[in-house]
Amino acid sequence: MQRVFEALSSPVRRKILAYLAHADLTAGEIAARFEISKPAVSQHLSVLENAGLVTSEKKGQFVHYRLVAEALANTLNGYVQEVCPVSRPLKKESAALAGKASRPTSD
Amino acid sequence: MQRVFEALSSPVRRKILAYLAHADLTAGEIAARFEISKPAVSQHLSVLENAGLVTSEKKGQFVHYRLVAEALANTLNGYVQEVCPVSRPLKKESAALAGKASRPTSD
DNA sequence: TCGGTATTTAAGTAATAGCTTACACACGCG
DNA sequence: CGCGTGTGTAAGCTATTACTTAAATACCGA
Repeated sequence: MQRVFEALSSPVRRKILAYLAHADLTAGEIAARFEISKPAVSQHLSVLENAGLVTSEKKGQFVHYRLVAEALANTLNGYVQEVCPVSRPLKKESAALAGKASRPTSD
Repeated sequence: MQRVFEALSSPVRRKILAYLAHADLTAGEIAARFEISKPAVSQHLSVLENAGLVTSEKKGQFVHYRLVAEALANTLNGYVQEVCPVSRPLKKESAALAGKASRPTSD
């Protein structure tokens, strides 16, 4: 959970997730969408992967990155339910959606 | 939105929110729950307040802090819906819950 | 095998975040 | 008024983060 929130604190990383929400992309395709250097993007991708928000698969020379939407939804929804009494009514639905995704670890 | 995620990236600040989820507390009561100095806690509270996640009200010498649950739920639910196709079915319910809370600004 | 492309690792630097102590301010009460 | 308490501000230190360039690794195709 710490790693997830840490990962989400960067605008660049949130933008990467937004791109991956539409389609899987290679490291190079992602880097091309930013003005910063490729190694910088690669480091951001590592942070996202360590947080469990994306996964990577090497295909030949290319590394394809994919969003792990369940991890994101599970962690954020879980946190909101934990802190906000207001959202408790949604608990059941959200849990159902989280489905087979792994539970977020405690702080 | 940036400020919200930035605020949530700190374990101390998330813990503060957790305390405030149960009851309103004064700055001193919050500080007493941590081992760090009072000024440090005060700075964390400023970050949370700037993010719109808490509000403060001065009563005599004391400053009472209160969680703004709608802001937290609204921002996080909104972000999840934006990035995770999986959670789109919940959109309507979440929007209803968000209710009168202000919309999160774009990145 | 050689050369080019895709990606990551390494090393170094600059900006930022979080902490501490010391101080300042505001309030309530004797 | 003057003192103690609650809180926030200021200044300074340290550690971490985000970036850069240069180099290493891995793969494909001629």
